[in-house]
Amino acid sequence: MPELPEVETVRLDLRAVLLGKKIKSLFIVDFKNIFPSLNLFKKKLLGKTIVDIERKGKLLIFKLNDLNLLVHLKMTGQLIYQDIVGGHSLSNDSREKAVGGKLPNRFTRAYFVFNDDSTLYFNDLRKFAYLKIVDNSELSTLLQKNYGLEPLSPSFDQNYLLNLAAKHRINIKALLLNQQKIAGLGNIYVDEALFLSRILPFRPANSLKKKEVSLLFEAINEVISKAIKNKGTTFNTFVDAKGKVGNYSQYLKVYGRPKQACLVCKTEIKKMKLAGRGTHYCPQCQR
DNA sequence: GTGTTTGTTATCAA
DNA sequence: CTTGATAACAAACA
Repeated sequence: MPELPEVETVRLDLRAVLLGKKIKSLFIVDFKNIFPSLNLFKKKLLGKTIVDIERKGKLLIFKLNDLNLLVHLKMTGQLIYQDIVGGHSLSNDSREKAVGGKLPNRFTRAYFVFNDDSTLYFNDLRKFAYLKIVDNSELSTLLQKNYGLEPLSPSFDQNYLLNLAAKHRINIKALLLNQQKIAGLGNIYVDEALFLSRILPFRPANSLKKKEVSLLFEAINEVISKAIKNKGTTFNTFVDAKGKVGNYSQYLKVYGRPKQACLVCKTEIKKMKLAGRGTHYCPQCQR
């Protein structure tokens, strides 16, 4: 599940290898979430050069001079770059796993071949991801409308979080997951940040004391920056642009540890459904 | 066959 | 209009 740190990992990896490269050809395999139509998509992209790669929250933005290729990986999307072309024949091996192995594999939905024959594979086990081309004005409208502040940006400060929390009675977890308020947090890092700040995920946001919001702010920054340093968390299918797993999993305190002993107080970690998501917390440490 | 997984949006209720 | 709550989507796996 790529959240901000995972998408940032992919962005940095791809930025190091793709800038200045021209799209020579592209292939779409059994994938519908492409905008505009498949024909227009190809027509607009062929021959274009990757000028830069940006990110907003969990959205990747490939800058191609006058237009932008947006890639949202959703839950199981991957972008994997290879210098050497894999032959472009889809593997029929149904045992091929979503992580590791040869490319393309049975989850490869599209691939881009560049002028030097290097290739970018887009894999997506569950086909939730999307590829979309927009011009600059569409992009700014879309970013304005759907994305709030980046956790590590200067404008995201304690005051912003304090005001935000005070305005909503929704549970704090759901608020943190709202991309229009804060862009980039997902299920894993919200559970982790709430554990670090010792706040129960189902607390109404406006019930948090100033001190708690302050701790939460610090926890968000710590979790996100440390996860970026570790190239993200691989729980199921996430890999970086080189096909490698992330290393943050070893630091997870509550996510994926239901019924196990809390690493701080040995109390059993609880799991519940909140905001429609699996939610992990320590009933002793978090209040 | 069933439940579980989550990012995002649509939809509905208040 | 705003806010919040929930279902739906998709596909694979245990």
